[in-house]
Amino acid sequence: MIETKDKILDSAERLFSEAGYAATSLRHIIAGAQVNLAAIHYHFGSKEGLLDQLILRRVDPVNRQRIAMLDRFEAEAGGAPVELEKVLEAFLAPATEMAKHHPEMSRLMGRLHAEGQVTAVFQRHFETTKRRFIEALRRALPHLDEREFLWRLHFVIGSMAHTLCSPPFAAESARDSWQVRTALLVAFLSAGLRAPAAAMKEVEVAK
Amino acid sequence: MIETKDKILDSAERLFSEAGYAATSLRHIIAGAQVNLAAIHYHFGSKEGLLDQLILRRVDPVNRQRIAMLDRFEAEAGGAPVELEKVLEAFLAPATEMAKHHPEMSRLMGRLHAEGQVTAVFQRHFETTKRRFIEALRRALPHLDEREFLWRLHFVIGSMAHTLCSPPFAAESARDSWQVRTALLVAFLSAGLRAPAAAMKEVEVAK
DNA sequence: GTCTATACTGAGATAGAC
DNA sequence: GTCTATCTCAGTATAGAC
Repeated sequence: MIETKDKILDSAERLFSEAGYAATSLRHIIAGAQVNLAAIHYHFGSKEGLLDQLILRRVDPVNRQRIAMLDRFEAEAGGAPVELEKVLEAFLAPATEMAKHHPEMSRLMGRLHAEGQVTAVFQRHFETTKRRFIEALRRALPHLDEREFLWRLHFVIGSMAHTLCSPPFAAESARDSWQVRTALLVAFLSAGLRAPAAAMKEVEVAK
Repeated sequence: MIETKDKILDSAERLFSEAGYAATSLRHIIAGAQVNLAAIHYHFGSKEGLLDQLILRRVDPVNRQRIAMLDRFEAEAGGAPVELEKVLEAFLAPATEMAKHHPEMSRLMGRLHAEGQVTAVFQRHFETTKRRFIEALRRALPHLDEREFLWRLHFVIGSMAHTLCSPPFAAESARDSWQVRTALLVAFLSAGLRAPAAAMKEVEVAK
């Protein structure tokens, strides 16, 4: 049956998001999907292959929206650099939109990120998005030299991943909507990115 | 023998940092330590108990240094709030110092963070440090209401964890010393934290 | 092409002898 | 304290039924 594949995906998505990737056995998944154990390996090759397709069907639409939004902003700017806040919003808004409509998937992404199961598949399908947004940010931040720019990018990624994937620091923050979170994050990140270059001439190499 | 425990800890630290927590079996560890499999369960109770003590012997000294440094800054300020940059430095400097002298441990912390194996033991031994630094930051940032303050804290934690635990975004950044990374991170975070309050009156609740 | 039944290897954990 | 033997359960591989 063609629906065997979907039954497996649905069961896996639910169980992974509830208990985490490592803690969910393939035998749990087949019990929920009412299929045979070997069907997973037939359709997906391995547990990791199953996870791969699970992530893909949620992440790909988000990345397409991100690029479409950036395309639109760049068209509006007509050759000039897109404003920093808009670049950040183009990256964050599609993700928060997904988080709003698929909260269980947001939880899953958080768990996967926490379990380090996300990097491999991300590397494979994130390249275009990554390149486009780095270019846009670079144009929006001409006051930084390349070294400082790359580090600030690193800092930004940390904040974004933590905000999109981890439960809020304080319990009361959980009541704030994704729109609010995004607005507060954009305010924070844009101020950090716009800060004057630290301009350290030091070229010391880590021992 | 009393040294059985240490042999296990040393072997585990090396293997965990090389291959990760999940990918390292207890049988790998005992092969490296030249001890019996059951000795791990006798001394540590479980694989997670072993990890717990492994983290502890590295994290506790860092947290003690952090608090000592904050104590010193607060004494110098004599009742006034400690300057934001100094609070951030008191938190980051001991960790980067550890990273400088125990790069393999830094790699291990990164792997553990990526594998989500770090939260449980951290919750248990991080309380005092957390409380002290939140208080100091709150006093350094009187312009933020509680809600925005908590979110910015969340953003800061994401950047810090990512910077301390993940390999740099760009290959060439790996050559920058821990002092440079810390200075750049402090500049970025303090600018973000000092940004005017976004002051959103919206009280929408996430659906 | 799809799916099932079953077996294989290696994991963490444990009981009890020494 | 330490070690042997064993248990249960994981992910994986394969042979063969439809």
